[in-house]
Amino acid sequence: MKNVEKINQIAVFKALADPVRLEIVEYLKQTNHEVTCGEVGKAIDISKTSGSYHFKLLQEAGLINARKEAREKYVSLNQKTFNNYVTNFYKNI
Amino acid sequence: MKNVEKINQIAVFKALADPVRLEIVEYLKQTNHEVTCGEVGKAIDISKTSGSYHFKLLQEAGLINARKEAREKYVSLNQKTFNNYVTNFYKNI
DNA sequence: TAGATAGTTCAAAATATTTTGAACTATTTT
DNA sequence: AAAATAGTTCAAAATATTTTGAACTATCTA
Repeated sequence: MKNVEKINQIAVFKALADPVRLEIVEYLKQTNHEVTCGEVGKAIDISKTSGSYHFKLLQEAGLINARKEAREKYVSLNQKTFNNYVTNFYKNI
Repeated sequence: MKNVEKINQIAVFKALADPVRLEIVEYLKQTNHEVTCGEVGKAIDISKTSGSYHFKLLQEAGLINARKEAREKYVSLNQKTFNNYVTNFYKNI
C-alpha cells in the first residue's frame, strides 16, 4: 500500500471504529437515499453538535457524500469508498 | 447488526485503524505463513513492549491466530475474520 | 422583522489510546 | 548455573478522540 493510500485507509477505519458513526452508516445504508443530518441525528438520538462532529469525520474519510441545500445538509453513503477501502481492503494490501 | 456483533465490529475496525497494526497486517499478509512476533517486530522496527500491545489488540479483535510454542509466539492472519468483518461489512450492515 | 430551525465552530472537560521503561516469567544457550 | 532471548505486565506519561455547551451563520416561517 502506498503512503497516501495508507493515510486514507486509516481515516476510513477510524471513521468506522465508533459506535455513533456505525449507527449513522447503518441508518444511511437502510434508508438508501439522501437524508438530512438532522433526520439521522433525531433517529439515532444524538445532539446536533455531536452529529456535526461525526458527519465531518465520515465526510473527511470519504465515506459519505454531502450536499448543502440552503439550511440543510443532505448526506448519503459513498459506496465507492466502502468498496475500495473496506470490501477490497484485504485483497489490496 | 446485532449488539454483540457490533462490539466485535468496532474492535475489528479499531484494530485496523492504526499505522503500526496496519504494518503488522501487511507483513503477515505478504509472508503468508506463521511467523514469530519477534520477526514482525524487527521487520517493522518497533519495541517488543509496543509489539506485545499491538498483537494483543489484533488478537482480541480476532484478526490474528496466535500460538505459543515455548518462548515464542507464532502469529498469522485469521482470514475468516477479515472476510466476515471487513470484506463483507458493507453487505452485512 | 422577530423568532425558529439547521447546521458549524470553538474551547474546555472527559475519556480513550498509545508509548515508554522497568520488572517479570519462561525458555534456551553457553 | 549464569547469561541471553522471547514475550508479558504494569503504571506513568504522552497523545488523541469524543462530548458538551455557548456563540455563531444562514435560511426559513409567522
